[in-house]
Amino acid sequence: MGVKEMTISDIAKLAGVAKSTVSRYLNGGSVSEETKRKIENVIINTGYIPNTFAQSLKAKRTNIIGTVIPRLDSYAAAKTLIGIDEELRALNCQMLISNTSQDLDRELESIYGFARQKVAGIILMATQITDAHLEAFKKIQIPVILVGQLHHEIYSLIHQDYESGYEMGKYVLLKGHRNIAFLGVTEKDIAVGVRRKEGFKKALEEVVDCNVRFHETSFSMMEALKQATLIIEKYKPSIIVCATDNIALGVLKAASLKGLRIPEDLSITGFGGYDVTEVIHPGLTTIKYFYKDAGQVAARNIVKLVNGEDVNKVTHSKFKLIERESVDNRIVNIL
Amino acid sequence: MGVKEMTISDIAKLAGVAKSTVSRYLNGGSVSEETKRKIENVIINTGYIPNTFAQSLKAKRTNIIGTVIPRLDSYAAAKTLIGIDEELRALNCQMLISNTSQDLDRELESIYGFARQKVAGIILMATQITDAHLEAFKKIQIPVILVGQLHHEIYSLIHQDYESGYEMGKYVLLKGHRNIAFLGVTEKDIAVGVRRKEGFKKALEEVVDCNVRFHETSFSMMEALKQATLIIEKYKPSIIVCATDNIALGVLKAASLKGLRIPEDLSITGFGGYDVTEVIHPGLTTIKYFYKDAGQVAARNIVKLVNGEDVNKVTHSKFKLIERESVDNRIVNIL
DNA sequence: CTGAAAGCGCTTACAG
DNA sequence: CTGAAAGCGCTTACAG
Repeated sequence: MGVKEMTISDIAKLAGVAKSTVSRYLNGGSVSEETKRKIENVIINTGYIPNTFAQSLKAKRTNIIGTVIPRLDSYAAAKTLIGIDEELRALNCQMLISNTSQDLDRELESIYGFARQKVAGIILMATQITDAHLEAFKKIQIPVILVGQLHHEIYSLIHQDYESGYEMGKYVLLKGHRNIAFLGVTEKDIAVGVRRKEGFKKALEEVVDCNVRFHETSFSMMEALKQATLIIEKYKPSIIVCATDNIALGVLKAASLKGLRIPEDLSITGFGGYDVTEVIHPGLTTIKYFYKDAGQVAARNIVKLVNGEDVNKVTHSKFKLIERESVDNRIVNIL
Repeated sequence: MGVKEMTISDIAKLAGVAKSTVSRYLNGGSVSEETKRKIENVIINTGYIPNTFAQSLKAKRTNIIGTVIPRLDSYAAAKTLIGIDEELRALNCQMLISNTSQDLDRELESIYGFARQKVAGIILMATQITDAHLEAFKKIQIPVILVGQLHHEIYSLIHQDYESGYEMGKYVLLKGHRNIAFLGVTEKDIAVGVRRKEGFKKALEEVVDCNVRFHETSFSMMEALKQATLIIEKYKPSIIVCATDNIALGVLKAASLKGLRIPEDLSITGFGGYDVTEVIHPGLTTIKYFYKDAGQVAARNIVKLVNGEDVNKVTHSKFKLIERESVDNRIVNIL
């Protein structure tokens, strides 16, 4: 009804008790049945809502977990966020999201901002960890968990980039491909740019007479489309292995525009396991990461850390190769 | 440094001034150059960060805008959120996100939760507005803006669903299609389920001898895939007009699985303008809504409302038909 | 320009 | 079970 905000004093007065009694009622302290009823009534009638700021000011601690993400419109980020949100809700914590639009400075700002808001813990979906990050973590004195990247000084939740890269390499070889292009991303991104590639490379080393070229592009579909066009024209690989599904989507388009049949004329694979890879035609063979699971684990871990419990320094999230129609079996063709 | 949290009193003591002077320094009040320097020094050395709760407790008002969204992993939601976030940041406000996973109860909870946190305003991406919503809005006494749905009692930012539906209808007719299937969603969703369909229907009414059937599905790709398979088998339409791009993606897959060529054997259109519709092959003809713009406008409007400024009860966001390769021109074929 | 004091709305020992 | 009082960290008139 409140033209005016109700305070705990108002409630106390209306119920004919002391403020402390109302507070006790609110926080589940011991209150007699009769008092309880009186207070309850007043609260319902007034629609009283306690002031969170005053509460937190006293309690000296919030149940808010801050999450810093590089982008809002990425499949990986969205799914991870969903996992975090779900788990945090179950654990009775709140999630605060800060989107940095892939701007490193804003990432730092967000971290300090969260500290100012006295969040209990921070989950960071980082692409790179700089010295400035390390300094920030030290300064704020708040538990932090990294998702998607590894750093020995910080708690991390990582995807098995190396291992999945290796598995993809093995798979591609098994299918008989020997003229291979790998379309990756900047090495500044250790997980995607380095580990994923290194795992793949490792698998290929185990075979002779295999021709592989490594190219670099950005995370954008359009850029991948352009790059792929060049690669196809110049090197005519039998397969382009893409470091993300998004890149694979760009390559797919490039191939279609050139009139190439997939997988007969060109095979393509991705990493990620985005929903859309299943619904396009032909379906994209890719590595599926379990982003939502990862988010849930990250949430559980950060809450443990906040509560002073023990957590492994690094937790691995699983992955799975999903075989669909975008890779040609060259072995069969040879027979 | 702080093993212990610094407070404004500590800073005052260390700088040899009064708390109020420090506060004034912090808030840009008048402080002499010398005092300024002293305080500045102490703050830098201690890494002092003001307590937001105490600040808000006094100020009686936050600069936080709460945003309620039905899902995190939807193109429309993500883009809208990006627009809101960007604009809010520019306006010096903070964005708080609450994801409801398409659960109406959680939508209500979120609204009350935001009220408890004393957000200055709320942006709601709703799918339906119930009486419980209306009651909540009345109770909380906080400015609210609806995005994507219209309600005469509330400020709204809407997409031109009817108009774009109409334009799509005209386009489909122009291309010579006369055996049409429309694959829509529940009418509980007024914008997408009703208005978009009604606009489309209206366009078709203006022509005779046109055969159109309306079907209903969910927002899920997989469900659309199943439905489309049935529709194709039973009615053999020359085109399936889908109420969202997501649905269109499912239909596209269904067609591919049946070996139909697009657009020769079956034409398909969507609504939304998701990035992926451009990169798939053939490209999907669709209506593009400007979600990010809409988010920005919503953000601007909610801030105006918070500041007591005037805002139109309903604001329309624009749209654009994007013609790509998924629609066959039947007129040419006839000739 | 500067400081002492009151107060924001709540919680938490401490008595009773 | 209940209440009076102190205090969380800040801001804001009000004097000076």
